[in-house]
Amino acid sequence: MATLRDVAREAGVSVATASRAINGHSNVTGPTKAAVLAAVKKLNFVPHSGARSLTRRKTDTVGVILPDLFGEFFSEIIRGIDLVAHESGMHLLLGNMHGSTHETAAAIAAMRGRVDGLLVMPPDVKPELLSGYLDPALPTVLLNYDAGSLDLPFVAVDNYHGAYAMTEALLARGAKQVVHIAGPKHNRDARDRQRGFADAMAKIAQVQSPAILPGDFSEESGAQAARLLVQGRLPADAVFAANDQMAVGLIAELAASGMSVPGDIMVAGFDDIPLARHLNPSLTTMQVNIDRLGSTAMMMLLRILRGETLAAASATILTPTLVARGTTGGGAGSIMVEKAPVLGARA
Amino acid sequence: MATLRDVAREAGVSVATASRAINGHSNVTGPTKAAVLAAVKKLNFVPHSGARSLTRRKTDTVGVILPDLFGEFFSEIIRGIDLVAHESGMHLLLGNMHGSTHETAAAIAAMRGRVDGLLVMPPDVKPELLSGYLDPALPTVLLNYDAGSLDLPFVAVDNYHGAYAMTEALLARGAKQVVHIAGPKHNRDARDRQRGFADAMAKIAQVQSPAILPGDFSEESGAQAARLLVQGRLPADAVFAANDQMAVGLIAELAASGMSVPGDIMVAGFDDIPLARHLNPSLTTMQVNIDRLGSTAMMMLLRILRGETLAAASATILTPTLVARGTTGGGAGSIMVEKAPVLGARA
DNA sequence: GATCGCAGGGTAACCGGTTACAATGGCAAA
DNA sequence: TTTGCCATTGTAACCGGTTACCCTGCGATC
Repeated sequence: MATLRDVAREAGVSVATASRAINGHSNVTGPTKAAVLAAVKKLNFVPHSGARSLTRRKTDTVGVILPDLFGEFFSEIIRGIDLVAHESGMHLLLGNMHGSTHETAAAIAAMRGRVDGLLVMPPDVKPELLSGYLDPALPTVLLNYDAGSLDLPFVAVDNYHGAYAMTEALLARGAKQVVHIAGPKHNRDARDRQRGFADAMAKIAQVQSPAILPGDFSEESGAQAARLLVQGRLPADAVFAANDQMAVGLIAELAASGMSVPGDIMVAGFDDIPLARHLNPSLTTMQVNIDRLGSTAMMMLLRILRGETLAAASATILTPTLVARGTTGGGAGSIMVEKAPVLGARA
Repeated sequence: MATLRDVAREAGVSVATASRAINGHSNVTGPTKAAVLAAVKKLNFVPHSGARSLTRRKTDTVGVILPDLFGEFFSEIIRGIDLVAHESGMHLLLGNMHGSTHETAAAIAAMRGRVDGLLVMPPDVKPELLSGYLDPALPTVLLNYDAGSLDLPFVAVDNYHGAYAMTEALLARGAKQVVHIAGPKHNRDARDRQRGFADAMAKIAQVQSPAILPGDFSEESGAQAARLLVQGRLPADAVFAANDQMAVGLIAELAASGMSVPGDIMVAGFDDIPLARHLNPSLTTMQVNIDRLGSTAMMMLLRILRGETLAAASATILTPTLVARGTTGGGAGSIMVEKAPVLGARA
């Protein structure tokens, strides 16, 4: 492995000159620079990033710390981040807080000294716990999380207004009795969606205590809700599930019980997972541009790293958009073949 | 940011002793070690990884270079890798070869000096091109790719036998005229699947030139194939698509044309994407344990890094398993609610 | 012709760890 | 009491870049 000394010797110059030539400083003559670059190519020299980060006090790397994520949510976030990072010559160091608080602390600590900044998506644990682990000297942007009392910039999805809009749309479609299937109680997204639903019901339909069934974002909890509805204990002509997964489970169970969607009952979800458009009937849902969550956060971090004094606790709120499909009567009964993202190089 | 010198001063010892205490060397007395660790905690000291990698000549980081990937394939691979890496205290540096050969070279070069080893999943470009960019001194494991002439260890999916088995199953179900929808011509997975199909047809059904329609792994190309079939130009009672995406497009188009699946025609795919089990009828396909692709490769790399002289060009072949569902008459006509992975913390 | 200014380039001191080698001191053996 | 050995600890030289500072030599100026 060639070092800068090797390159300097090969080019017949000093290490200082070699370093300057390589980094494009102005005080090097054309011929000298050419000789150095020739030596670089000849020796296949690549600067040792560790040594470099020692003196320059930066690593050109940002740490990305995510909770346990599955499916496309994970890949889309990374894609969004990578897109921006790549343009700026930044590298991504991946860290996973495997649920536990202890792991979170470890993941953050492990990043110290390796990265110039951090993108952190906190799990559902009490978020204030994070403040103890985060290094105030390390620029950090929070993902999908309202920093609240923490004085940090963040990017989040406007779950509240998304849920409000969806509820409003269901009512506009003529629904009289809308039931909400909630997500996990400790989940911030879930709580915001529930609030949006409840407020819309109160303001628009003058219903002060709308029906809310418990759920945990799993298909099974959607199916359970369906069983309650089928038993007729709860009159409903529309169901707004806090996420698409539950809507999927709900619809399957309703179909198994002979109920027609949207004929007997309308259904709506949240997230617009890829499966949503392929259901039969296709699922009305709120679309969240997940990759933008990542790219926006990365852009904010870059601005901070460049020294722009991004107002502390500045935030970007991404608004989800409503996609009306079959389960609210908006689409055809057959499988809809909308334009779906191709799977790429992968078979 | 505290340095080792600070810690040493705080604990009243030399930097050597501090370093030894922190790294758990044996030749440090209990009290001394305790004093150092107390100082570490007090100063919130975290060793600078750059400085460390300078002397230790290792970074505890592995580079992961993937092509442009979408959806769960990407996340499952990373999940598999992370699982193993995490156990061994390794970090993951992400790199994306955005398609072009130039980007690939850049991605690999950027990793030099930052990582102890490399996991590379080559895109569809001529794989031998890689050999010029890879550093022979850097342990490298190839993902989902038969190293062929390159003398590198790799992990791959047995596409050939998977396709062979699927074709065999279709024939066993009574199909007489099986049509294959191929993937991109330059794609290795696609070619292997096509070979498996052709060989099975030749050996089992004594059909020497089975019908093969062109495709590119996209839904649309599946739909196009369906149109050809509906026009009746090509008699067929079963279709084996080279991937699930195409099968999805195919089924949608067949349904739109009033053809019944599996009544009029059976359909099978490959990959077992999450959508497969939710189709109506659900899709028969070959299941590939994508996360195992990642974890296996990472384990191989770790063994190499530990100095085990893994036989050069050693390989692990992962065998996909057949999942019989509705589109080959194996399941019910309604949406099947199999156990699907929960979306995790994500809404 | 002597002085000055400045551009090009060299020397060496860093950055923050690790570790070879040297030094110290305590205790047992002679 | 002296010597020797071993366990601990300290000193300083690295690892491979970057850059402050100094030196050289040139043409321009007086």
